[in-house]
Amino acid sequence: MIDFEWYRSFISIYKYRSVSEAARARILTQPAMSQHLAALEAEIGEGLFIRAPRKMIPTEKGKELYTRIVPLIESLEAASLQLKMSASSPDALPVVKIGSPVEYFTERALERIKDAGIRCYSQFGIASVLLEKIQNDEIDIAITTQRLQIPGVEYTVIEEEEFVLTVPPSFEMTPNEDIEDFLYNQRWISYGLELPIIRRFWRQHFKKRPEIQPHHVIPNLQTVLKAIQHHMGISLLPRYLIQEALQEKKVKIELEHLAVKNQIFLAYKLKHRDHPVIQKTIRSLKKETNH
DNA sequence: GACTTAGCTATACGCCAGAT
DNA sequence: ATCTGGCGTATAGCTAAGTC
Repeated sequence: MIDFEWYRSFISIYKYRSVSEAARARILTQPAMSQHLAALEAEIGEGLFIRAPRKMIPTEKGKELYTRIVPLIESLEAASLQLKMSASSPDALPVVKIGSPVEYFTERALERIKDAGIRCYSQFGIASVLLEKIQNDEIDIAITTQRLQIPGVEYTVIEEEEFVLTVPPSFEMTPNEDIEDFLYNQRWISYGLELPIIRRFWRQHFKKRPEIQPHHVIPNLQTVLKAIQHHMGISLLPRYLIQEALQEKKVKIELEHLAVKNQIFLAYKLKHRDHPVIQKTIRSLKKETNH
């Protein structure tokens, strides 16, 4: 009797061309995958892959099986997921549970999802916590700046944000001094003790890790901006976040050519990728917004 | 070219939850 | 209480790639 799971394992092996990779993606062990495949091959009575060194090459039979069953399996999975998601409120718009850093959600994500035709149950948190919630199916999609390797979780880049040196309007650069020395002697406000972004900034431009001690640590970028306005120090902030303060001349940008880029990812379970509601949400979060 | 290392799949076997 | 299916651990066997 053919087991539905064998097909899911087969599809995974086909996509990754590797039993081990497929096992990681499905959160199973390699032997389990190997047995699923062996069982399916025995049932069909023909090899589905040629076992090449470090590679599984699909046979003609394997290719044929894949093209035939993939649409069927995916529509089955989509149907059951859809049912699960709409179970609580059959007539309402579908619900997507999104986790995000509060700043990005407020400044960027909100206006992209407003017309997406979904209901959004959101929560805020740092990358490691959100990714754990993805694993436990507590949230469907996480917006994150980190790409931690987790079995069964896929990432897609939605935006490249640019961090610029943001300072109070009265701040003055001394033109002759060495830039690194000058920056070293400033009062830095950091998002975290381990100097995220600032560390990258230093590495990128001065080829070393920063030896600075943050003057203030404030784990919220909007609050960091306020702190700069209050002359509490300087920091690196994403352009989109400081737009308004910039226009109102409450802060200014210095050394604009030294901006550092940072990628924003969407993380979601591989098995949810083909679900229409998830796809719709990903599409809207990727949409360009004009400022 | 010989040897080492690392990575891959297949197999043997034991454990455990669920079915009977 | 016993049986059974499916998973995990350990491991064998193979090969590519790196090192000398």
